[in-house]
Amino acid sequence: MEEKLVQEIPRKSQDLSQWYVEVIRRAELADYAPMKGMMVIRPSGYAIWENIQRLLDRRFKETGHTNAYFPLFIPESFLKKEAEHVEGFAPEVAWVTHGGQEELQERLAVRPTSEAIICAMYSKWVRSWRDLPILINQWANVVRWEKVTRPFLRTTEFLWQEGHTVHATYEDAQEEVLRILNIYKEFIENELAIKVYAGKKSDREKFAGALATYTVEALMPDGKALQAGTSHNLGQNFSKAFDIKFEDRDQKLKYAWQTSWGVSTRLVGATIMVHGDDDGLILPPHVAPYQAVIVPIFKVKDKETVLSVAENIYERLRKKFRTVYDYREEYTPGWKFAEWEMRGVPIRIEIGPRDIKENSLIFVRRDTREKVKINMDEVEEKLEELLEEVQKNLFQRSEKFTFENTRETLDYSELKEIIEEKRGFVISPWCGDQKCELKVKEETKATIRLIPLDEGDKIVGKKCVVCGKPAKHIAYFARAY
RNA sequence: CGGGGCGUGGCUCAGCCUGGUUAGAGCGCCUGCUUCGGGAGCAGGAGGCCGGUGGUUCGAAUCCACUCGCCCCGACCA
Repeated sequence: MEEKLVQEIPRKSQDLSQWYVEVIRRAELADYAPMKGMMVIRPSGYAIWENIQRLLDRRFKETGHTNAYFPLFIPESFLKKEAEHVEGFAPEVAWVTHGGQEELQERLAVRPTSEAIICAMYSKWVRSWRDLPILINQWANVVRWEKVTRPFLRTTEFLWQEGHTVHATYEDAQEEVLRILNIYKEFIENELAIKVYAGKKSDREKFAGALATYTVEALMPDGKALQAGTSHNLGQNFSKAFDIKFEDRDQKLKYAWQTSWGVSTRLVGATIMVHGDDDGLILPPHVAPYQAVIVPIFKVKDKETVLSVAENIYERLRKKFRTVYDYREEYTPGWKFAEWEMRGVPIRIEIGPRDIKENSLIFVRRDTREKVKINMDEVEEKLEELLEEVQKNLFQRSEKFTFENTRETLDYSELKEIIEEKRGFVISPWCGDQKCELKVKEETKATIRLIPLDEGDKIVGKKCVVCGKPAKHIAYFARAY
């Protein structure tokens, strides 16, 4: 049996990227569309995204945000208003030049992000300090003509949420940026069970047109970092470009302060990559399309009994959990075990004649494969408990891996050696000069993923790992996706 | 966008170098019967203009050119 599985899915430890694309196809999360770089998100993959949406949206609403929807197309002139912004996105914008047979007098960009169109609207909506803050989020698709694509991690079109807020002061905007950053971190850790580091981007890595970009970064099993979400303080760059002004309490006209922030279907990719194993997906219970699968086991003579008990359990569980009941008779239990494991269902519930005799059933965890006998009267409570345990265990694994692959050094040759041989994050002091940042990139392919927010006195007396001048920051270096 | 690899039933691949009548295998799929506590067995069956276009040739999956797509490695990004 072991042999057979290996034939079907490449080992994760051996070839992560092959494993990744193969598991996505076999678990039917996504399929390649006939256009380059585009994919179809199939029901199993979309269900994960829907759970992400639901759990995140709840957090946005709790912090006062509301959803809205802005147009897919952005007139070229709008996109050009903020200089850095256009420059940053120019290479990857898809253009609409015709409507039917007629050539448009002005090209329309298919949104790569919506700052331009949203800010254009905000300039009409903002007049007084009483109009602020504006706290709007939109769930949308965006298009970026990427050269290299990978399912979920980087596709030409992807789904995301983008928050766009307007505030009266820098402080309010900054508070919002950090509030969202914390929501992202908490969400990814608690719901996706992925350890992330939160921090600030270096100027080189920040969003085109932003004052500052904040990020959450996760570590993938191959030791490469993945940017999991970003929160930007746009300052007044866009309000000046789009003329978003308000009259303040002091009766003076002021440019507004803005933020924008987003996470995308890339999170689905991260979840797949971080938790899976050689036998397929392992999905965190909070976002798994199915949290439990019921597999009845019977010989011909006990068929009736087993099926009726199993169905009864299913009816009970489905009220509270995302449950699937696999009553198919054309597959053997063993086949089903392997199949649902590959699809990453966190808990399998086996119900057979032996269990029924004892008024019990068997729970099997996907993450540890541990089997537990459960009294049938307490299935709901036990399932709830076990799902939480799996959820917690997955996070602990991710956290352990991330910590084990986060190393500090003051020595540049050691930094290079770690990046080359062990990968992961390397924490080192940095003088803040782009030259040093670039040198590291050229020599190691590692970039500054983030600068932690609580540097405090950690840099006191430290010298830049590259040039030896006094350090201004602590930087997390890593190769990245 | 540069370098490398690969496109043959749903999947994994053989055949191609050295063109030649009906293009193969395993798995999967369909039907039937027997099975069922870790990917069951037997019997029968369906399914492929060999990624596309053009060329060479009496004849192309096979040779040539172009093109499209996918994967990997590098320069840019949620």
